Amino acid sequence: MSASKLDPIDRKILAELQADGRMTNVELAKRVGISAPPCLRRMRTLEEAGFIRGYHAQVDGRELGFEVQVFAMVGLKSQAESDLSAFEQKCRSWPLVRECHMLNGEVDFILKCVAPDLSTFQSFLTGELTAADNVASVKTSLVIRAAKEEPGVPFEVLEHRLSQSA
Amino acid sequence: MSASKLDPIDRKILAELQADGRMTNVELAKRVGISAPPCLRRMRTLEEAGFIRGYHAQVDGRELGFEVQVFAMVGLKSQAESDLSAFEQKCRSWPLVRECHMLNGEVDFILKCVAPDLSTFQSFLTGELTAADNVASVKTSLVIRAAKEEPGVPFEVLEHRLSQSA
DNA sequence: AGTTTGGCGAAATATTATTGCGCCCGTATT
DNA sequence: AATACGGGCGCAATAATATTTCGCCAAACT
Repeated sequence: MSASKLDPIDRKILAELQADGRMTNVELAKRVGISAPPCLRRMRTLEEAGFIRGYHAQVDGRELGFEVQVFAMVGLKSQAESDLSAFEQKCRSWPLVRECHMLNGEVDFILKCVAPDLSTFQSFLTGELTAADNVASVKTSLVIRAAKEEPGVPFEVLEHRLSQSA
Repeated sequence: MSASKLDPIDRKILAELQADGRMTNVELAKRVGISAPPCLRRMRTLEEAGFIRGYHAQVDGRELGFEVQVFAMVGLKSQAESDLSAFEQKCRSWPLVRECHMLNGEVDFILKCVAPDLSTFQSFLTGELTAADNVASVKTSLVIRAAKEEPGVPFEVLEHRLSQSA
């Protein structure tokens, strides 16, 4: 099932669930303009087709004591696929690393990290990250504040695009 | 209400809902070891206290045709607070910008952007971002692939920490 | 010891989710 | 053009969940 098979109702469902992942199916059905049973069927289909990867509560890290958020730019010594994979695997095993993206350009990876405090992060940085095999360079930047945090898809753009190509 | 007021059950609730935001309250209650009514009360309390900022379906952007993901490092000409705020406001108004973080160091902001294709991103980059008032420099890096995407809180670290300080 | 406070959980009720099924519409077939 | 599918909708019935109500227990106060 590809994106082209989605009709406007499917996209509305995705948009609504992205905005409120705990919305009841009844409410969702009302909003997208169909009755509950077909709405639930569509939802399940979208989940199984992989358009919806999961549902998550957005937990406030700072409230929970994770005061420090850091972006780390990592360069490796070797960019052989096996070495890249090995590094990615390490990242998956580090709890403080929440995101790991491979980039083009001079920097090989960008990591988004969290930590309860600076010293925890520092010891991770020097003891784990910088010390890891194949890591050539690490540049870090502390997050001062987040002005926008809306991971996901800009459905407005998607709809606009589709109306153009029609 | 501060983090210190959370007991192990509250933290378990947060951890479970972060992992599966659509879990039923009945299932959640079973997992955290209390009955449904108090579980629901705790959940509401955690929401109202801001520990839970919201619930979101994780929608697969690539499946929906957003093939391009980019990190943009932005430097401004002026770092006066009013200028910083103005830039943040612009970011909030740009649908292609999904995240905007203010950083310390030489780069002022890092943006995570998405786009349906490279040319859409390019025109945003040249027509909007680089062209915006007060923007001095923009460096972009395409995301080749994402190795880890688990925004949120590493509860394992939190629990470990609390058991230490006990 | 009596009282207040906070939180639990059984039970009742209100909502939701889910299933089963017949209907309608667009398309293919003869 | 008439007939048979196939897909998807929604009503109606049933199963699960959510939510409220209320009495009980235990720890903290006085």
